[in-house]
Amino acid sequence: MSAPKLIKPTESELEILQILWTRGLATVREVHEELAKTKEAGYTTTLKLMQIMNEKGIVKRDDSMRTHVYQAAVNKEKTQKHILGKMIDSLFGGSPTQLVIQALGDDNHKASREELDKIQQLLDSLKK
Amino acid sequence: MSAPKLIKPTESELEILQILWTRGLATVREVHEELAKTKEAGYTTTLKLMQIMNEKGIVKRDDSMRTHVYQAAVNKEKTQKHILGKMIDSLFGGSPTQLVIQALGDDNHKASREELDKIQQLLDSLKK
DNA sequence: CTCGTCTTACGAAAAAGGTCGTATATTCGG
DNA sequence: CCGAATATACGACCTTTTTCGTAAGACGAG
Repeated sequence: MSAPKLIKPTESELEILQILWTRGLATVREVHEELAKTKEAGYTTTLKLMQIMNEKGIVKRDDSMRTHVYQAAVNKEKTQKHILGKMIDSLFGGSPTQLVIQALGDDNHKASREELDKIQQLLDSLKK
Repeated sequence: MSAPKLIKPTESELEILQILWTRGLATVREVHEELAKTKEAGYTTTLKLMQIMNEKGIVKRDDSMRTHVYQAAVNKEKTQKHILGKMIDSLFGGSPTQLVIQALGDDNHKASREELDKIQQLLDSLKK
């Protein structure tokens, strides 16, 4: 098996993954520009981070060109679930419900009507 | 205002907070015993951790006795929300709905019927 | 070709988190 | 009063994460 190892990306790595998940393919420069919108950091810092992620197997890269092209090597949903699971255990005593309640009650991230409906659907299917 | 500083407890600190939130008051020994059930670590390690948390203001302690008595100094729900908010931004592109969906779909933490009903209630009230 | 620009590679160091050994003080049983 | 047990304080150390400075190679304009 190619061992889809359970990886625990760090905060910084998560920021980069986020960008890669959205864009699919990206160069270090592109990731860095995107990152720079929110954060203050040198170019080589981003580079190094991505090099390390490559060594860890969190991202893949095509280095056949002078300018390497990166992409995420870990599945988005799997990673989200994995981290969420940890959080449920460490912060919500193992109860996903508590987490859901807190999340829905977050005033800084209001859920729209459509989103509520989407959750309703999921809820209905779970109830059966 | 008493400045409810935005604190970001570490993993280990969260484990300890979890215990303090449940017990209310606890000594280092008690926390350590509880921790030992899951984890392998020396007593002084736990002690040190709690001392640091005290310095950071994450916990309070009564040291009028030889054996100090600790309690959480940060609100449970606030802390949960704060961390969740960060996660929503960093991992779910700002959409709490995505987080909720992933959480409810977590096979390792099945929600019971009652819990689903509870979520339903919350959902109903949000819909209005 | 030559110079500035861009890119990767590397190494070092700062920062953060966690782990313990050891010292010292207090308490208590005998 | 003495010694074992138990508590806190403190400091050292190790690992992981993050940040950069610097070097060296490739490219393109002129």
